[in-house]
Amino acid sequence: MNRAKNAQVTVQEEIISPAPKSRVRDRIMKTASDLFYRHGIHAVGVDTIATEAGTNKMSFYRNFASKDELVAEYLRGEEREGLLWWDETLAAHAGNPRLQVESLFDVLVQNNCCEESRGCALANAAVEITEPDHPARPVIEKYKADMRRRFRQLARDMGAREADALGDSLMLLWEGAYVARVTMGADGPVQGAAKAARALIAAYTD
Amino acid sequence: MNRAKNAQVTVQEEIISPAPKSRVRDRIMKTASDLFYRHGIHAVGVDTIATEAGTNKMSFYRNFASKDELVAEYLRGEEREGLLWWDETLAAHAGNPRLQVESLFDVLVQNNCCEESRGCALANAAVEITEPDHPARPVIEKYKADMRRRFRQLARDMGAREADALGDSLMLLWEGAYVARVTMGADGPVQGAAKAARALIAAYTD
DNA sequence: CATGTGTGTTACCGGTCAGTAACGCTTAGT
DNA sequence: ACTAAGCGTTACTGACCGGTAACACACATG
Repeated sequence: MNRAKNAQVTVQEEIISPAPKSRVRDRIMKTASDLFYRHGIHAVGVDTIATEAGTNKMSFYRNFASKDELVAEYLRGEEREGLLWWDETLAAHAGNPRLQVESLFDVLVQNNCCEESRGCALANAAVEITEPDHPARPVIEKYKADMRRRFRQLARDMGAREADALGDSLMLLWEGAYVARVTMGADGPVQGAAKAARALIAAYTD
Repeated sequence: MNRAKNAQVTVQEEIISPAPKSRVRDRIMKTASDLFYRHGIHAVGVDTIATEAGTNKMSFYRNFASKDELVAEYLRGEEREGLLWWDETLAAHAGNPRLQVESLFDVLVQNNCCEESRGCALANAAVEITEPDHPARPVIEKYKADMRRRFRQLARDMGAREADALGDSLMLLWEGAYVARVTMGADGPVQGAAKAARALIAAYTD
């Protein structure tokens, strides 16, 4: 934000304290994440977020430059959370890439076959946000490119015949499972995502 | 719409003329469909639509009860269009269900790997519209349930081992290809959707 | 000629949107 | 005890939202 200010100015006190940040900010982030995910980004206003977080719009704008920046931060949080359970799942089956991917889809199905799920926050944001210069856009692009890269790498680790093709196919299935949760409900085709992944993997390895 | 009105009332003049409808209405529909698809539903206001269609807001509300109704009608149009090229593709390979599905995915890839594509209008609407009583919701649900049913039937026609599982897997892939176009671009994993479908089909038939 | 329908135009309504100014209070650090 | 930061509160701006009232005009039909 103010990173590009005059370098000659003394900025000592700013960089010394890592800023414990305010509790209000955390409450706003938590509330906003919940509302954005449940109702969509365009459907939720900053006033609603602030009030729901037990504060007001003024305190909101003391902590966030704009709503768009809050959205970007929300998606960064979702990315962090997604990578977390991804890495956890991988760690549980280290050295067995095939089982790693299968577990990934098992957890995906498990996470999405509940009433609260509304698919992938990043993908939903990609659908909602059409402005090419929105600060959330690079967050989404980076996350999705990362996911694709990871699937391809896992396919290579599996020793698949056409690793990139398998990786991309799994990526399609991954995205499809999320959006199918939104379009056809928790008891729809999502339920079969893990089985489909296994069939796809088998087709490229056995 | 007014199908359930009192049967004793004379409705002769209504059912006699099939209504040539106005040209303004068509222009609005076409403009709205284009804007909704490109920029999203929430991002486009009725004033913009009317002006862009060469008319004004007043004429808009003479032809549509509300914006929500326009959205529902827009999605009904997209559904009609989707079923059209679906049926065309099936007709081109009648009697060969496997080739029918493969062609379906070929056309899907072809349609989505261009600059103008922004995925499935119905699926995008499902992500954007969270109100459970929105008039567009039943349109989306019906369309997606129909697609799922069709894929399952095609899998049965193929003589697949677990037809419903294959049908649902193809549905996941279908949805995934659309959303992957939005999240990762035209040159991303979408390109491999047809190949993935073939692998999936082979896994359940060969 | 008369009537009705479709359309354009202007002005308006109440509400909500993102974002800001100004002031006062409390609390923590010194 | 003083200061400064964090926070709450109220009131406001200008723009936009979906939707409507009232009036004027063109035209096609009887």
